[in-house]
Amino acid sequence: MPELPEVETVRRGLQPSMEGAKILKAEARRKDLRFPFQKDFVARLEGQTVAGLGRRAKYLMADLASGDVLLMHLGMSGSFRVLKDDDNIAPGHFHYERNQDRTHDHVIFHMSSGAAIIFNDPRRFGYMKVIARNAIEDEPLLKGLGPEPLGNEFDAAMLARSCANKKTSLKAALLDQRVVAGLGNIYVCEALFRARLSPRRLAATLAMKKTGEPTEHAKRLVPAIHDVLNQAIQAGGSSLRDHRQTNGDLGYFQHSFQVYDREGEKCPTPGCGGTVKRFTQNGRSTFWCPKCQK
DNA sequence: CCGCGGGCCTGAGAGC
DNA sequence: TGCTCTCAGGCCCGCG
Repeated sequence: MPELPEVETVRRGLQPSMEGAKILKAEARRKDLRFPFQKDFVARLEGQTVAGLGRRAKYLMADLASGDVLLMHLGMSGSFRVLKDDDNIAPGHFHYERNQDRTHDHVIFHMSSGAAIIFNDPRRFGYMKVIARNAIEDEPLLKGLGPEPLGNEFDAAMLARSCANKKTSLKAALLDQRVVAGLGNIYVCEALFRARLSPRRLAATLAMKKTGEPTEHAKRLVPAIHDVLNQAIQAGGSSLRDHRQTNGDLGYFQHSFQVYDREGEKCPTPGCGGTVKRFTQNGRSTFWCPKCQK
């Protein structure tokens, strides 16, 4: 599911009930998600105050008073729900939301703020891991992540440089978290459309040959990425299947998709007259307008 | 080192 | 109704 805008939406939703609150009880309701939970997973969380909740790429990172950091990844179908009144969901009593299937509620944090924070993930591609903050540089999950697309260091020059020697398509390069960290299939398609760049174009064409300076294309792509991510965050992310804000509301950026999931529709560019097409690149669907994306 | 395809899971929807 | 097939916001791993 979630790309940067969805993860950021979740972070903002969790923040009020997590930051400054203590984890009174942590429940891991099965032995694994994508990976087995660490043996001391629960022990390292219970009793800890959450000093801050941050985000790096598609990871949520809760800073604990102990000096540990809780890393959380939503995979494809992970979501968090905040229930304000913990009384209804005392351990062993799963009647807290009538008529809802709680089969995939895998982790629950009972917070001193009175909130219960529930992680639900049907496909279990998500995962959680507690690491020491002072070892964060060595964490394999985070090592090699490229720049934050909304951060200062991500600009046309940097994008051009990291694409310069790539042998792959621009679409695949933007999905590569080492190039830029946080984009996924939706926002790559949308950003390429907005920049009028073909997903099939070689990534290396974003840099001038020899000098490696950014082309006009690279200069167009960076603001396109900024815009689509910022607008999606504003809209609470995109809800296609699983994504929900932490209060249960849907995100609504899916209504603003120009090409993603719009195969066969008319290209939204005024005067273009093209049709949105779909094809497969590296095993993922690409949506684009061949007429105005070059 | 790099790029690609397979695999990890469940569930929704289409077609028969 | 139900079966089978495809597809889905991600990413690790092993292969060539």
